[in-house]
Amino acid sequence: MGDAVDVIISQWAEERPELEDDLWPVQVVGRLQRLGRYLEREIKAFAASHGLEMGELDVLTTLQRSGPPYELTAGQLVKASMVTSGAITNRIDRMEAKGLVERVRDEGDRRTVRMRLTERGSEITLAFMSEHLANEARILGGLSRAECAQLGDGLRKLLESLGDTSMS
Amino acid sequence: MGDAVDVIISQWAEERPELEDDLWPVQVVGRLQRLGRYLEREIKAFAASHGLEMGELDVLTTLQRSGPPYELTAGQLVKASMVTSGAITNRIDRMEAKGLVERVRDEGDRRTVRMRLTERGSEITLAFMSEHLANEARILGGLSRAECAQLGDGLRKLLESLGDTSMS
DNA sequence: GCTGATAATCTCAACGTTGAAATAAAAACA
DNA sequence: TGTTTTTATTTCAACGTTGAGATTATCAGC
Repeated sequence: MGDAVDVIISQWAEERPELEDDLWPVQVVGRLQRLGRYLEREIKAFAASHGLEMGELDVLTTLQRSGPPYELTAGQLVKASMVTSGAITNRIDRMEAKGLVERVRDEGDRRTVRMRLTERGSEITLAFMSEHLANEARILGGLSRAECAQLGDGLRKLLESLGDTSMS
Repeated sequence: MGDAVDVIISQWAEERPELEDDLWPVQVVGRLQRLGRYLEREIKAFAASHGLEMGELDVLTTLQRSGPPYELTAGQLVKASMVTSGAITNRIDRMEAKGLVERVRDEGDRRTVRMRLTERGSEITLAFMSEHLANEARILGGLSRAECAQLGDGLRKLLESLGDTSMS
């Protein structure tokens, strides 16, 4: 008994008793929203301390983990990052100017553009990644490994039920 | 075995085997980020279908659940909503123009401004709330009530460990 | 009462994203 | 082959938030 969402739920139960039986989704959705904002702030600050923007970090890690030749089309990046195509174009514009990625036009299909991680982009990503993971581990410091695994299972089930497959 | 985050983790393990033992935070943090974005999109669309903006919905529900006299200071709204003071000023400006809230200068301390829910704002909020809860219940449809409770407990523990008390 | 420090809100330019329209290329069909 | 539809990316104005600074009011110590 005691995070902000518990307070929110009891406030509603007090103010509108007729809603009490319908408040149960808030314990999950409300907390997911709060955690989402908290994590965004935290990771944004961590990225900024390394001279990176959150969206850039997103693109860098997506390209790096895709493996050789470290290329993805703009469309693949859109699906992977859950933002619109305009945002991806914008990110790539900035990152190309910084020398982190380069655009490579596809020979077979000249509509598609592949975004390729540069040597420099890869170095920065790998240097960043282990610290990034350590930072995430710190954020989860209040939970045991077993609790993390259990929480992860619950979140996975919810994501799966929402149709969050890898690249649909 | 099968949401997008499972794929991300196995991609990293393949591309950078030396990171494998440090990837465990991703199963929680990665999923929280994806769910956060998913929920944001979903709730934003639902709010828009009722002529409301997400930030406005946030202010309306915060004021309503605070109970009579349905007033909070700008500072209290900042803490409750996890956005900056500029965003709150901006939201209240718009909502005041729409007649959803009204600014009331505090008599005792003339620095503070209370944001009061209008009659119209309250009506809209209450009409919206039960549908909003039904929508959240729909989003959680893939989980049983027991699973929701368990997931909620895990999320609460994480929030508490991050210091997310009601109004600190 | 002054004075300096603290607090609450507002202002505003910069930023990244959205969403719809535009462009351009490929595929499907006649 | 020519035409239509679909697909991939880019463009761009509008939008809400951020973050720092400005403003105004209160408080603490003298």
